[in-house]
Amino acid sequence: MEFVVAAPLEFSFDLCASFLKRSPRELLHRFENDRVRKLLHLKDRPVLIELCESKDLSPAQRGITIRALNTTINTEERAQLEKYVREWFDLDTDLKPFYEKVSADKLLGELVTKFHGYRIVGQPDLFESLVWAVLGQQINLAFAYTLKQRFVEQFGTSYEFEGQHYYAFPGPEVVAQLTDAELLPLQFSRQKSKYTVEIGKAFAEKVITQEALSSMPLEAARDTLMQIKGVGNWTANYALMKTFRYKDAFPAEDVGIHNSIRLLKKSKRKPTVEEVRKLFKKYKGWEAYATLYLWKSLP
DNA sequence: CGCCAGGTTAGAG
DNA sequence: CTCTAACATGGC
Repeated sequence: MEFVVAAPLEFSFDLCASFLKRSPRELLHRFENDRVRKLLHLKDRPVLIELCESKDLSPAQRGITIRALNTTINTEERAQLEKYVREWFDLDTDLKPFYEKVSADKLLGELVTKFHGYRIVGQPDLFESLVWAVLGQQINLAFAYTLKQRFVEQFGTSYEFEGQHYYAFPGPEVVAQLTDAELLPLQFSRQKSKYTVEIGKAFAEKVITQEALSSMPLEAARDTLMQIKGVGNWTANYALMKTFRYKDAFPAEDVGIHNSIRLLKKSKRKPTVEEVRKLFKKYKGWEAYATLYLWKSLP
């Protein structure tokens, strides 16, 4: 059972795949050759999907081929899978206006040519976005992936298929019950432990729901998220960019953005947050994508 | 060894 | 309102 999800011309499967391949410790998807496998739960039923680029079809069929490996799926589930994949790779955003806007830009002009078709690979689940952002606060990415690997192995759900284990992120009801005694041994700091559980509680008690936030403007959604202890401006904007794809979300405090600008401008020092905000005014409406391409420029 | 890392908070001035 | 220490430890 397989079908194709159409993708626009401004989409590069390879570039998005390179993002997904950036850590060997990532458990939430797995590559087999050039195919990505990911475990999903449709109405609590585990469905293992495999995606690959649809290359050798007619241009109208250009896109991503989806296959369900462990089960057959009905029409409704097929529609859900298509929706998931369209969201995951942000296929519904038209990048042409962004490319036109920055084609002659000093910082982004070359980057958007070099990485044409690169899109924000998202995290369709808001809770997962937030926890992952907290894990990445103030530490290097390699270590953040180590923490996430331990966290998912211990508290997530797993599913075995053809001798391989596939994992899904733990739900808020599980995370809300965790304690320092369980998280500190994974080398969470007390702070990360507290923030992670706070987020779990906010979602488990439905103080925050993905559905309620999905209809809000960026500022309202950001302010709602920032009421959770541990979620600051960087974390909120990161999650909103990855989950809801607000094109104007951007984590201005991000050290990756700062380093990228410093390197591209061959400057000795990193810009301040205020300087970044000023610089980003010319990307208005496309801050999330400006951020993505700056990240991509980093070594 | 030293510096930095996909930040946030509480508390002081 | 702005500034700072504390958080904690891996990676290079």
